[in-house]
Amino acid sequence: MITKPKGCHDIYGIEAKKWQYVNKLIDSLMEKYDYTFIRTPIFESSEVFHRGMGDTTDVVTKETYDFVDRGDRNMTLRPEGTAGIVRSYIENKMYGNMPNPVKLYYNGTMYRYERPQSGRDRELTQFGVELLGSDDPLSDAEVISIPVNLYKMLGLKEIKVKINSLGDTESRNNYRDVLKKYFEPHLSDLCEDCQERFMKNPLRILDCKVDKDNPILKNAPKTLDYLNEESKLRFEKVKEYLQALEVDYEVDPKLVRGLDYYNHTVFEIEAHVEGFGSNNVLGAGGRYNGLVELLDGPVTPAVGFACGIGRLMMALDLENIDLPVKNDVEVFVMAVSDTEKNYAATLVQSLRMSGFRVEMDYTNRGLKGQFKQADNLKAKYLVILNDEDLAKNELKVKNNKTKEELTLGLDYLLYYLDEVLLEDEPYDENYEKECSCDGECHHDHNCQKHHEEGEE
RNA sequence: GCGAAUAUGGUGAAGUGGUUAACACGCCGGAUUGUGGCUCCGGUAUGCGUGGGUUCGAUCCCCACUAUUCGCCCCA
Repeated sequence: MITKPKGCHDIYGIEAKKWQYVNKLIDSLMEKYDYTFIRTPIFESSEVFHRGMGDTTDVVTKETYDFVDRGDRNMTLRPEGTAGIVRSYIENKMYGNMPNPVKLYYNGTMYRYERPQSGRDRELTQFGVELLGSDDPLSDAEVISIPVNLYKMLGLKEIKVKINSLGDTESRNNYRDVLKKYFEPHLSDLCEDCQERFMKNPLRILDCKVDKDNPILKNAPKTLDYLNEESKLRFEKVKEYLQALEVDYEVDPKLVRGLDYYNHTVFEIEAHVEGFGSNNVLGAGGRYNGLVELLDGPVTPAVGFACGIGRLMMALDLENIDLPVKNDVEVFVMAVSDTEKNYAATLVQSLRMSGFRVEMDYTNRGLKGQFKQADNLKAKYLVILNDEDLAKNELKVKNNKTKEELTLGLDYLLYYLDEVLLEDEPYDENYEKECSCDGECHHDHNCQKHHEEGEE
């Protein structure tokens, strides 16, 4: 059997409906924030990511899907969204031909060659936002508020927003030196990974899991103490705006992000539901003034974030949030004989064109089988055709909940359904007709009699 | 890149070195000659991830591989 590539997933059925629901919500939310959707290629010249994300980051050095195309060009499947969008911003001269600031959002798949585990796939879907052309602290705060509001709208409760500031390039470099000097004499007391980090990215030592209780770490100098006045002021402003936007946050001086391009504001939103794996960052981002320049564009301040949809779905699942996805059918048309089926085909089509969600049988089931199928599909109304009725230009409609059935003239069906399905109430799964046993049966349906008696 | 666990039908799973691999759910059909959801009956794996080995004989023992899951690293 051919299997899917490692770390990838097939999303289908009810799961797919949930994804679609979330995607629609994202689209409508972004419309309100006046961000426009941008779709960039799923692969780019490798250079885009090498220059954009930094040659030393793990993501670029050992986690990309690289290939040489038939024209001998070095290509890379995008491991994240920002670099490609900045490339597009520059190439399309958006700084000149779109209203400033340029507000873009994306929602697509990213690729990282990693060992899969809970919350980490090789193909992942990220929704993210880039706001280019504003250095206003309000833009930082607003960008942070977007995923927070999305999560709120979906009903997530167990989330935590952490923010920090790395300061401008000057502050960041200054801090980096201070940190190196501080750690150097203690190097042998740190874990192996930290010794590695000391060379490559000393800031990351701060959020080491192994050494997190090590006093050396606890007493390490804090980013915030090394911000210059301007950066400090800026951070204060961001916090004020966050309060104005009613975003609950906590300042985490140890928060540093992995990608090279961040400066000033950085943030992470963590899931804190019981059962979430160790990769519990739902979304993260920050300011990346300087990246546009780095990719040969004009000096342009920018902020953005990205959040993993897969992780979001995990969080929704663990918080037992039921998304209001339509998982039912409004009308199931039943037909057995050839003439019935023929009429059904026409009828089903016209009902669909009128806007109803309609199903019928395609496997030559008997009437009984069709009733069963209608239940499986959670049909709200059943249209039952039979040759006798059809001869009189009539058909039967049955409310699958109350079991009331009536005979209608063929021409009246549409009006009837229009009337009756006006309120789009979802199929009630818990509704079951009272069964004829005397409370003694062991049926696993939710017999109403049993409910009333307080039984299972 | 490193470490650990797991691998039986559509699903959840039991199980044994040796005749027909439990059970439950699901699905299909029948009892009910076209109005069901209960009940009853019947059907549903050329066979226990793949390839080797041990053995008279392996799904069950050994090895390798692969896949999945979880953790480290890293990251959303």
